[in-house]
Amino acid sequence: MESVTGPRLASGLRISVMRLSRRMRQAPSSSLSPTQIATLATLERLGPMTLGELAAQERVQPPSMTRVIMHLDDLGLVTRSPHKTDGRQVIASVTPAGRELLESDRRRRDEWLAERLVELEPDEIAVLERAAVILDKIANS
Amino acid sequence: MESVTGPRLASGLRISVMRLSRRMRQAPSSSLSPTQIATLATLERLGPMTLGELAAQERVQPPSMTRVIMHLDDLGLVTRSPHKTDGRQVIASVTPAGRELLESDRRRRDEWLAERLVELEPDEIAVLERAAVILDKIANS
DNA sequence: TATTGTTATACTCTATAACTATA
DNA sequence: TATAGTTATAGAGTATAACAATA
Repeated sequence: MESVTGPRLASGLRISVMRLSRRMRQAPSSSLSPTQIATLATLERLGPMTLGELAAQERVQPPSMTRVIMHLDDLGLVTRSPHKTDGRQVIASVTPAGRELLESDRRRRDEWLAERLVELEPDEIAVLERAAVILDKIANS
Repeated sequence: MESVTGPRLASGLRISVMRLSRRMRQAPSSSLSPTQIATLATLERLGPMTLGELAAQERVQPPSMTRVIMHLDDLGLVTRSPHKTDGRQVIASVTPAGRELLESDRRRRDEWLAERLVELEPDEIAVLERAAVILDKIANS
């Protein structure tokens, strides 16, 4: 059984999750790109770090991170400061404005999804309540 | 209840879905872009349809779908055929090569997820089976 | 010499606007 | 006139290669 059910579910679930995530990313939010938002969120979550570390975290190449940070800096969402001992390195940090943007962005995305959830039947809600926990378990495994 | 449960589920579900999708995107796959793969999968799942219908399904603009289908056609993964009664419309269909690619692609990309699914209890699998359908419904709403 | 980050350049993906063919 | 699809063109995002500054 597992040899049949496992792969089929994996395929269907993967497509559904990817499709929904694509849709949620399209939902009205800030005007930042996924990488820009993710970079900002990573900086908030893990604290100030060098551009090289950030690039590795977000799995983009260094030149791409240079541009992302340049853009976020232009918008006042991050600051760039020199490394204390190594003059080659640059440390990026989230500004208060950056934190505010992250917060309001999260609020808006939640609203978009919440609007759709109220259209569902109670038993569908129950399924998603349980699914959210399971998906999280999978993502963290 | 709904006024509390709705938003909480929205937030939890959004985070879980986005986190899982980020993990899955890092898995190795074919050289097709997300939209190209999704389009091919949609054609296989729903059967032959016009480019306009496909564009609506994948939520891209018609010119983008024209290019996606042109590319898939060049690769021999889909065919384009004239509509029986309406000379303006074009019907796209998956070729056997397209099905093969989907199959091998899924096999590779689903490995990561499938490995984690077999760790789950049968009732958790059942929840995800249902959740996949509901997530899809939300994504298409 | 090696490393960190930047600049120059090109490619992919997607969009809007203008166009062609058909209804 | 309206609709389906295509072509022309532009913009965003990311990559590789070459370069500058520092270790």
